[in-house]
Amino acid sequence: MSLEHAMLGFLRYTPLTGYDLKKAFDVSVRHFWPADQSQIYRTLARMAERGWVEMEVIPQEERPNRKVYHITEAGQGELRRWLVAPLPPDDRRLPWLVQVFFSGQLDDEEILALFEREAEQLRARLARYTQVPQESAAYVEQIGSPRETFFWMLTLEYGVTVNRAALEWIEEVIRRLRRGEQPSR
Amino acid sequence: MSLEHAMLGFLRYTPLTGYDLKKAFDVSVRHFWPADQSQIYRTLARMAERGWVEMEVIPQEERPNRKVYHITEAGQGELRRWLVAPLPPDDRRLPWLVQVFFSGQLDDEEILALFEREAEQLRARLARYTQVPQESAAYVEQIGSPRETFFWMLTLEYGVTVNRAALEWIEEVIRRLRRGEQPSR
DNA sequence: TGGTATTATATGATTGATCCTATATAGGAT
DNA sequence: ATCCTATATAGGATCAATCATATAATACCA
Repeated sequence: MSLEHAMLGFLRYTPLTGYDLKKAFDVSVRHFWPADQSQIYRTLARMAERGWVEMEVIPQEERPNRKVYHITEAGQGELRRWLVAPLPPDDRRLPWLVQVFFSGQLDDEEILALFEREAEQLRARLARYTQVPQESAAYVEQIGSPRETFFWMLTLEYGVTVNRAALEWIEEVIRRLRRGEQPSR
Repeated sequence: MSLEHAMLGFLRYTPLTGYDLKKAFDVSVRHFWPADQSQIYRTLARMAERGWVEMEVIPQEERPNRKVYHITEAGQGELRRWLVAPLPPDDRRLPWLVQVFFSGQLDDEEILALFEREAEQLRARLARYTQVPQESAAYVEQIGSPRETFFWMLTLEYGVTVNRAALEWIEEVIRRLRRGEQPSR
């Protein structure tokens, strides 16, 4: 499971609390692996049981105590193992393609709207991606590793490349639909 | 949820049993919406409760009875509603990008292997896609609607376009890594 | 004779994820 | 005076999906 391993990945840089981890996710991997707060805490507990992380309570007086987790030897081993392991073939569920698949039942205008909506989504996503560098700048600086940063930026490049290709295809399909390429009902 | 709506989509063409539905999924939408057999049966029961489908038992002597489901008016309404409804923004979990994100911790050769593995996966997927038309030919003929077929083929085009773009990007990254573009540890 | 595939449905257990809510304090904004 | 945000953790309920397993008869192949 990638959540656990992404968490190990962050903990390898420095010990963190559940709260810190949530913030790290939200300025970085959230675009391809969002993490729910409650799930992070539950997963930390499970990882501690397995001996991948260890917890240290830092008492605070004005806030709930901080539970700082640090990665163990076993955790580092598990992270490495997973990073070099082949993944099970991606299962990509794309509800939008389900809509396209059955859209022959709709009117031509409704179909056009379906594609235009998706094009809008993709444009919005691409626009968000352009802001990622600013959003994560503080974190990038904090880690301060050009090598890490290089690979972080590759994930962004991937997102831009793939989503742009999807958008261009959709725009082309919209032109084809306008030309009336689809057989009528 | 797309499973329900994909099932309604198939039932709109013709009444089917759970077993038939599984086969329909496996020659068509499985590439972007795989369906587990046991989930199909459970979901059919739920849909019947909601009045989206109705069941008719066809007794058989040599096999378990067939439970043929047909779509109701309510089911057709629900399908239409969903087809024209905006979807919640895609949440795409890409474990492979999690690997890339943290791959700075690996050696250069290990990283290269990571990308080459993914390139292989994509090539395999693209090769599978070229066989989809043959696999689904029987089903296409059975439904016999050029309009439906047009949109079915669009989902395939999408898969080819997007995966090809991903593959080309990865191949380019491999060349960059070979040139030593990544900062060293 | 044994093994596998096909037709057909179904339940139990578990997992990963989401949503909602709760607790507690402090500071800043309206 | 009230509301929102930030810090910090955590449990309950629910959902979609997966895996394993069960039943039952037939047919085909080695």
